[in-house]
Amino acid sequence: MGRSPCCDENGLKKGPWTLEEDQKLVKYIKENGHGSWRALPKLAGLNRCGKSCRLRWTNYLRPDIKRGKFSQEEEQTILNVHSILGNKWSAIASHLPGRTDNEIKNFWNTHLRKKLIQMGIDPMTHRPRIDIFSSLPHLIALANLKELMDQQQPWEEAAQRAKLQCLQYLLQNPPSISSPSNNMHTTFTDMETVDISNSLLSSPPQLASVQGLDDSIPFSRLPDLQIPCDYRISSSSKDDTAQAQAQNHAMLSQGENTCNSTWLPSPSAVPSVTETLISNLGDASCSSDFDVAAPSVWLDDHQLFQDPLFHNLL
DNA sequence: AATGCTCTCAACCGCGGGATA
DNA sequence: ATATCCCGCGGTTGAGAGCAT
Repeated sequence: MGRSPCCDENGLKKGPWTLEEDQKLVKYIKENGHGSWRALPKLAGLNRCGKSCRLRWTNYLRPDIKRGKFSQEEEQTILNVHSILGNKWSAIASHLPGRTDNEIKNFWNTHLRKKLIQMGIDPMTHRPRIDIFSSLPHLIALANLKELMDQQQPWEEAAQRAKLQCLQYLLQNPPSISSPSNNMHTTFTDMETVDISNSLLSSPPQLASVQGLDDSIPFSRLPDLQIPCDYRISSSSKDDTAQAQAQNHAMLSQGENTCNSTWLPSPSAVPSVTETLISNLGDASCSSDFDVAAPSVWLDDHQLFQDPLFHNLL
């Protein structure tokens, strides 16, 4: 494969453009079009390589470039398209007239990416993260919950309701699971998670005192638990990300908003919780291998409460 | 006021791929 | 079929602005 000679080898200028250079470039392109970028610098009287000229024009001097802050709509468009395409900046830019791929890339890296991380969302997969830091608030809530449970009085129907809501919370807010490569955190986190999760399954919680639990959801709606069998949340490799994005794409095309899905923690990390739930909540075929796109599981109230195994779970 | 740190974003770099000789 | 040219893309860098101490 041939390669264009590097600017350095020809003694061409690099670095920031001067006003004079900008004017020369704009004048030439307005009069002649850019034509061959390789030939342009010489014709325009610029001591730059064609690549540098092209970049300067497309990212800065082009007359149709829209400058200024990104609007809410633009931000939303970037998020939506990125969740489908990933870091395909030029493709994303085609959805935002007047914005360049470089500008969008910068905006993503400096603003949106951080914003998603702060929200506990993996910026590559657009799914909830399950590393220790993003899930810390949930762990703390669960730890408080366990403490409260130790003081619990004998419980009846109300307690059952509370427990169901707690399970719902667990399912919607997966406990922290670090990646295998992050061994320093993995041991403590997983053990702690299993411990807390198991506790929840063996004694009733007192939800009124626990922050973060959604008490507004009626007890009867609990069976609306949706359980996609994709356990990988944060990506540890490029392939993971690509596959998750492909899956996101597929789900989006089916009209599903993956960000609102309910995710289970990895069965290998929290076996007692997930295995019990899976075995009790129907025929979901679960796998730690996320390329298995199993159908979601929907159970109605009757089905759930007729199931003696689910009562055992309580 | 001086210094150090963080953030932003224009610009560069290396690579892949299509077109062409 | 192969080599070369050229373009465009995504990742990365670094200068400078802004902010904190």
